[in-house]
Amino acid sequence: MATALVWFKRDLRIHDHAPLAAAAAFERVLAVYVIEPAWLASPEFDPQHLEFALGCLVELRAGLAARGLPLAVRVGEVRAVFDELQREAGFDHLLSHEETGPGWSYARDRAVADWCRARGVAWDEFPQHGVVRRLLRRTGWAARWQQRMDTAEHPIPAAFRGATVALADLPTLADLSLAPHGRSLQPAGERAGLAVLDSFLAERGGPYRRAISSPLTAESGSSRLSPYLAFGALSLRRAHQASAAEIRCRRAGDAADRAFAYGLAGFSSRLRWHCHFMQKLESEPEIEFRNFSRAHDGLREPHFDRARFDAWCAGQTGYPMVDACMLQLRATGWLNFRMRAMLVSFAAYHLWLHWREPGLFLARQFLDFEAGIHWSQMQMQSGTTGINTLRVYSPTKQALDHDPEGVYIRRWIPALARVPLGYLARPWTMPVEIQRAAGCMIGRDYPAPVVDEATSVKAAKNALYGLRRQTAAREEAAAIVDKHGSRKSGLPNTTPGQPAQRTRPPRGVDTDGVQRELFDF
DNA sequence: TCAGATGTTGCGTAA
DNA sequence: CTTACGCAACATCTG
Repeated sequence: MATALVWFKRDLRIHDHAPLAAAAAFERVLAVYVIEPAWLASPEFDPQHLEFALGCLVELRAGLAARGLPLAVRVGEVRAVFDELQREAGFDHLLSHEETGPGWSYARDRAVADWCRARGVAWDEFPQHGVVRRLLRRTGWAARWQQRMDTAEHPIPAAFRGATVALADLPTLADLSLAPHGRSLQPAGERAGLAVLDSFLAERGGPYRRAISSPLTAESGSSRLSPYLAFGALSLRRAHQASAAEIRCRRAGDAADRAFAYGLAGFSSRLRWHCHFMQKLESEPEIEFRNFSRAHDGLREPHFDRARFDAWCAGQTGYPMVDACMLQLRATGWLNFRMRAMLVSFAAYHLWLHWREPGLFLARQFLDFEAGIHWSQMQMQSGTTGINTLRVYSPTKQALDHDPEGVYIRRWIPALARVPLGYLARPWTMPVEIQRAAGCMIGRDYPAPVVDEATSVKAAKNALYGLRRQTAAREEAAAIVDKHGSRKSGLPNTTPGQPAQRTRPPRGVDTDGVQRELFDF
């Protein structure tokens, strides 16, 4: 008798779920979600992640039960849990989505593959999102993404012949000896995800392009779908197709509708970037640990300054915009994209910290942590891809541009509540009398800046651009040797090489003549 | 009233 | 979708 186990991972939904749709064809079906000790122990894990997952699981379990499918939620190493389930119900097929996750999940998947081979279980993995497994070249990737996203959703089976398995209550954080995380999170679950999508497409999405920049307007003006996409409570295809449909509809409308469609189109293109970055980790899993550009190895590592790192984590750098952003993130598990980039830029350039530890810290703070996006972004914003231009954010400029009234800074840093607006971006420039009048003595009520903005940025740029010049020179030298070396094989090269030709491709076009897109590297 | 000085804005580009 | 700078075009001020 053919029995399938549907293994839920980062796909906590019923709609557009390939393994679930495939399971409908089996004579008996069971389903499981495994709370893995390796996840809980991983350095990017935070209890908020489990809380959100549990919230999704409550709803998922009810929805599956209504279709006759029991969802077991077990704590343990995956292979041990599978052994249990084999004893309890027996299964010969394992159905799951492909996962592009951190190293521990990659290692676990390989262990599961071994387990399946040893037990004679057939493991069918289905792609999720637009990430392509065993991709050799990026050529044609965008077209494949588009094609996948435009394919019809997998249908939701009406009923299953569910196997009988023991169903315990879902564990709580306390059951797993996890401390409460103290954040106020977005509501978990598939229904919540679909409702957020709906409110964005119907009401909030119009000003998207302008609204995402400021942390004030982004709170409601960005999609807020990231946690649902990260935990799979919302299918990326659903988000893509629903926004495409809304855009088509609004484009046929009046000027206000067309303006709204313009905003939604800005959002829609970002769904592709979501997969674009995940694809990097899928194709090159080492980028979680190592620099994209190995020429950057050792540049920052020996200088890691623990005190600076701690000040950054605590929101105590003395730069109000940086600190306010960190405090919002720590309180809510969310921050808009631009301000995330600013936090990373500050750690990477101003504080000259290697990206790995700040990346782990941020992974724990982001409710929507998605490994592929995360590590690609950490490296890009730190300048270790070696290709894209350095994006060094000025926290004082960002404060002036995106919080001109000081509302955001004062909201998140009570110590600065009475600092006059003119000093809010740079409170250390306040004369002592004004500090006294504002009830904010620098160094006592609010920290003095950990580093000087101008000198630290200059040093960082010098180091990175200096390295690039060297690297470029080395590569050019190597290319010249490669090209001309054979004619002189066996003889020492005594004549100096030609000076390197510096030909610059037209702006926005790389050497292959391919348009370089936003964020591309 | 005007010429020249000074200021503002917007764009292109280098790093 | 970074910042800083230079430049040009245009605006405003001033003697």
